[in-house]
Amino acid sequence: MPELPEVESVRRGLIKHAVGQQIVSAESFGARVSRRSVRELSSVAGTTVVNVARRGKFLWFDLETRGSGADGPAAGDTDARGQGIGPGHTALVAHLGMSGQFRVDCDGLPHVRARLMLGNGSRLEFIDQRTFGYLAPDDYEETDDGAPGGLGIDRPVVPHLAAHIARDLLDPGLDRVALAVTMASKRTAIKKLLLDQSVVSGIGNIYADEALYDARIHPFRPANSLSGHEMSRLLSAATDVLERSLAAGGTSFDSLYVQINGESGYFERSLRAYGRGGMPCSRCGTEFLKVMSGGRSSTFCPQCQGL
DNA sequence: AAAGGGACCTGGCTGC
DNA sequence: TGCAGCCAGGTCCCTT
Repeated sequence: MPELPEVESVRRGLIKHAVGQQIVSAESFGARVSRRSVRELSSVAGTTVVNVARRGKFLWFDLETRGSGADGPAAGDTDARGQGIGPGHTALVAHLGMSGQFRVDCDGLPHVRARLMLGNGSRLEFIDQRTFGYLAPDDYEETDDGAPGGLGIDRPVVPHLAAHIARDLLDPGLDRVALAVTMASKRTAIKKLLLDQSVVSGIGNIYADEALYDARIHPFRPANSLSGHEMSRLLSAATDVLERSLAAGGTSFDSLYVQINGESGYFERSLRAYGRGGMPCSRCGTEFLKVMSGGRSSTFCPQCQGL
């Protein structure tokens, strides 16, 4: 299940493989993969990938449309709404959803939803079993803080589809003090807040449980009940678990998440709370509880993470 | 404003 | 063995 470390691993793979390449052709299979698009996927044909950027779990190809010599539509310059901040640039946004993957030159894989042919002759496919993911040509808008829109882009722009997403804990543009203040002002359960991508992005159910366990904080505590020290400890724990997972290439439970070369991350073996319901806590031996709330599970140690 | 729940989707698993 | 139903996950959207 791709969260920030998994998406960042994919981004790094895509940078190596796709930056500098022209997109010769782009096709989608079924309407669902491009349901969030403002244009047909084929409109990116003729553009060149100048970078691959990310904010939270949102990933996008930064595409140069000018001087590409393509005879296809120059998406960033000609879109119907006359958009395209940053002349000659457009974006191709990818969200991996629950099961999205990018794979290079793989034959016979099931669930191929889209295919990009690159100038170097390789075939980049978007594969998505559960179809929660999408691949969508999109326009840029200016960031409201004037800072670069995400990791891997140096202009203060962000695609519309990612504009409502907060900066993530690994983003150099993140104001951590402001984030802590915002979080401490809410009555919402702290776990729910960690999962709210408009507050802080990139954290999903797995790493939220891990961060709360590491920081010894009960997932259902109201955010405004945390002391300044606890909030700081939690954000540090969350940052740390994201960085450690990224160093391991991400967490992998099954074939649903792999890097673009098909390799799996190995952080799963380092998980200390997620998926351990009914098993003993490694700190105190108390049995982990697994509690459902809002359709999502939370696993925590009732002893170490008291209310 | 915040909270809750449903919808979306598929494959693996459980229980009858 | 076969089948029905549940479950997992991230995001969006609607209702309360």
